[in-house]
Amino acid sequence: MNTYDHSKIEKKWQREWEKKGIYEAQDGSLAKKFYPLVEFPFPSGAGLHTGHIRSYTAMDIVARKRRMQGENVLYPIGWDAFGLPTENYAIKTGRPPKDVTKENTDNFRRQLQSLGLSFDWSREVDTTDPGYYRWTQWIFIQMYKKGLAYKAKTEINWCPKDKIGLANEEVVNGCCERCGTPVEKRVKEQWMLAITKYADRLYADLDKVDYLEKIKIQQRNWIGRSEGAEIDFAVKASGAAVSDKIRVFTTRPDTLFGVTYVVIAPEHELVSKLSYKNKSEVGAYVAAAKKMDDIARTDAQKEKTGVRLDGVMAINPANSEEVPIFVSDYVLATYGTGAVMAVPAHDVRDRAFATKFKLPIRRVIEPAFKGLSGDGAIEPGLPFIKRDAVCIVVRDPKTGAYLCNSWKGIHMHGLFTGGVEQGEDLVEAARREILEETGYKNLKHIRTSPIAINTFFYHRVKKQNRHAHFTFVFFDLENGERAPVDEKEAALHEIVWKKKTELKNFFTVFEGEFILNILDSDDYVNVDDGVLSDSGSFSGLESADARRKIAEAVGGKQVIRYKLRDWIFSRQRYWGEPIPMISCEKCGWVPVPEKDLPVELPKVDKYEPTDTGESPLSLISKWVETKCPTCEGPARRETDVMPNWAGSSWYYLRYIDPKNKKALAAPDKVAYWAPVDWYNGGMEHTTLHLLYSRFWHKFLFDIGAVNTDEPYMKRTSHGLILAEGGVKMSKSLGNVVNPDELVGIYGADALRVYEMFMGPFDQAIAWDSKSIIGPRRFIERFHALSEKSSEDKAAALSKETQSLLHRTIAKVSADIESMGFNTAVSALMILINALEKEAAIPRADFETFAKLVAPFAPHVAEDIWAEIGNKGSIHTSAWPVADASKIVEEALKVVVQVNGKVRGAFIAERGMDKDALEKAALALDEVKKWVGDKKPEKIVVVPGKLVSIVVR
RNA sequence: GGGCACGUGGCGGAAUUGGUAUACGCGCCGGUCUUAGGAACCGGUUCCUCGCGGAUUGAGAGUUCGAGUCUCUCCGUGCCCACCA
Repeated sequence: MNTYDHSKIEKKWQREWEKKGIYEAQDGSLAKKFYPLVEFPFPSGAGLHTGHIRSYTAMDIVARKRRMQGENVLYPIGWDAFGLPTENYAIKTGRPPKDVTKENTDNFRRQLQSLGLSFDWSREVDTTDPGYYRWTQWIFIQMYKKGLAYKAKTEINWCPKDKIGLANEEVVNGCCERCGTPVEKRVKEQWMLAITKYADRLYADLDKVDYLEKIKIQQRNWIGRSEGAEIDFAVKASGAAVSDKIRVFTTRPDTLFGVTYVVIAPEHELVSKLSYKNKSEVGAYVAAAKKMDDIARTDAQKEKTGVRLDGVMAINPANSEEVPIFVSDYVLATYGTGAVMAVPAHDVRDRAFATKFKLPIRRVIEPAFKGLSGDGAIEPGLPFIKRDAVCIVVRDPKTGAYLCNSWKGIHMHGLFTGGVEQGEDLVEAARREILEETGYKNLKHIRTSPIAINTFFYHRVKKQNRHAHFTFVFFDLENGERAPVDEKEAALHEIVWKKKTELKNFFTVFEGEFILNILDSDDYVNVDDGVLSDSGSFSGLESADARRKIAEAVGGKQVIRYKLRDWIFSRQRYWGEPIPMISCEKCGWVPVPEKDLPVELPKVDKYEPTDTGESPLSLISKWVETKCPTCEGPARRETDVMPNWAGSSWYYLRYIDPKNKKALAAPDKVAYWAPVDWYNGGMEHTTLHLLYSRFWHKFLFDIGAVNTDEPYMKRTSHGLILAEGGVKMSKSLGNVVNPDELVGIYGADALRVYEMFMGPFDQAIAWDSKSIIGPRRFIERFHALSEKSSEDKAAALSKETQSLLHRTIAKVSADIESMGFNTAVSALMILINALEKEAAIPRADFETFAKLVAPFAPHVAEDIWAEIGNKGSIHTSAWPVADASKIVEEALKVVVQVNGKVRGAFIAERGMDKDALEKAALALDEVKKWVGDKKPEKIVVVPGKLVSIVVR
């Protein structure tokens, strides 16, 4: 038996696997297919990152296990090779990007192969291969034909350093995602993809797929669906008749009666169309706003600015009231209609603006609270009895404490409240109530809050559903003088004085909890739904109901709006797929005929974008000048190229049929393999790549190119690997871990096991160079353990180890599926600790163990498999199945607690009932010691688990 | 400001449904073998206490026979989004 030398065995088995093609997926198989996918890498000059290894190894383990379970597995890999880093490198060195890419992919391939990943290398794809991007271009043309690709003059985010237009998604905090340079605005003709036309489906179909919940949430937020209404406000110029109108978008038509002004975006067309008096003032404001960059302008913290349009008024369609019109940059031209109705009472932004410009605030939604559970839970079916009431806040200015009320005998804490008779003065009613219930007689009225609330609850004594309408009245206590209190009242209430800081945890009733919002001022902005007030005939309705009714009454249109914007698809660069379009003076934009695809990237001398911001392709007149496919007249090629999200939007389909020259993939093969069963990748791709590729896939589904409407059935994500110390790994910090070095020192198997063992797969974790030795030792011990594998038929594991083996089979199988790789490795370590203590291990049991290790450490497992005399590969052997009958009931051990503390344990006999377990527990010496001669007050018996004894 | 995670030994972390907290690994301490060891192996290792015993999952409260796990409040950390009407 040799000692373990990873450098000898790893290369050897990698060659062997390659030769036999054991990881190749079988087309046309009848077996159940399994298509796991990892994000194909951008082959950078820096080489493979430890993060790639984490994700790729994880899915490799799943793929290997499924293969051993008899599934036909397609685990492919390729290169997402278009992209700026390569282009920038080419600019710096003058070397063709194609050559650089070749070098980098060769290096990546070598590195991936050195890790023993079970990719099907026969299906490798490369987005920069004309045979590949021919189909990327083809998809673009299909989109153009369906009207989804269009050219538009748009204000784009422009990175002055990279000389490139960026999609909104590529702008991070107002800076270029790649180089961090602040982004400028430029107007440019750009190709756009109408992803917004798919917004509803991209949103709704998330219900169909099995993505991690946080991924779904992020996508939903990004798409930003909101239901609302478009409502027209007529515009009245002073003296003149109604001429124009402002259309606003609102999600809250229920607040329409609370509108006190209207705001339009600086870019709104009415800014120039309307005739108002202060043109120059407004013009200056608009110009300043347009000059500001996005970061400054959209900073929510920034103080609100704006200008009123003098001499024009908007007419609220709900009540025909005239309200002023403002221009302000807090309204975005690109969302909704670029105009909002401002309701400062119920929107924090409108409130901030109104406060600054001293505009009126009109409250039309009263907060509402409903008893849903507990004592006050509303009794369905019973009508609500409405009562006006006051909630009385009495402060003792000497101590700063507030007068509170605890109901005697029940767990209910609040303030003193009381009913108000019709026509009764609120302040007088409040004084009367305090006097009756507490005896305090000298109160100084401070204020009565304009904010009233509604509470809905079940009144247990009166057996009624109640709707209390509370007004809050504030007093200061002038002195502690008290009148005698009626005995009946005194028996109900207990007077408590509470400090402000204690209030939050004290109150148990709605009006008490709410008071904290308005204790010091009435500035509270209620943005929640509630009950309408001061809204004409709609007063008294609930928000949800009122939204529909009010919108309808004023002729509003129900609309659904999205935050998602169309995708800017043009890049004025070289290293990307040429956009296959031709511009003809006569015919306009004409797509390149499909027979002429691909439009190949021509050779250029310089890779730099031109100073005008045009692609370097524009300098090659021989390439640019062409004939119109329609009229044969002179025409020019589009010189923009696609963004690097293009090739990755459909690559998973190309793996299915990578060499097909007639179609992006043959329909029968797509029918078998698609969709991807399980896609693992980074959270950073949730709103970009993942959304884009779902969009493309849905489009391909619509034109019949694929037969499913979602590309990925399941999506999981891995956590980042950070450098030692928890900071980001980066070349500039010099803390990058080099995989080649680790494979050299510890071996691929140890590196794989370490990356799986280091922590929970979905969480970020810092690299620790010391810890990798643990997995290395595990592998060495595993290698050494094969000596104990015995052919002797009489050899047997101890009962406990036998049981552990089968429990480990079950645990590892389940953990792999749930991505609990760290606990799976831990279970294998626990098992090896037990196996090492055995004198001999029956060969079958040893093989079972080896199979469990195989997906994690494929080389050493294969080596030992061969060493003990197997012919085929362990990776095509059958995955073990746990035998329940071999799992000894651990549950026989019963723990005994006395007053919640563990005081002993005993082994129960099979079939003991609760009484027997109780008796056995009480008979224990340790238990007797703690129970003494006291009589147990309560005994809880959980069969198979524990006995819990309570003594006082 | 909003959303989503999370907080357990010196460190990474474990703990199906509430049921023996600290598994597994690193590190550290002691030992064996060695000329030696930053190698390997064996043993120990949450904290306080000589011990009996007690304390402990960011802090505080609640529900429970029993809480790392459920509820509430607070503190702290990470990620994403951020004037989206």
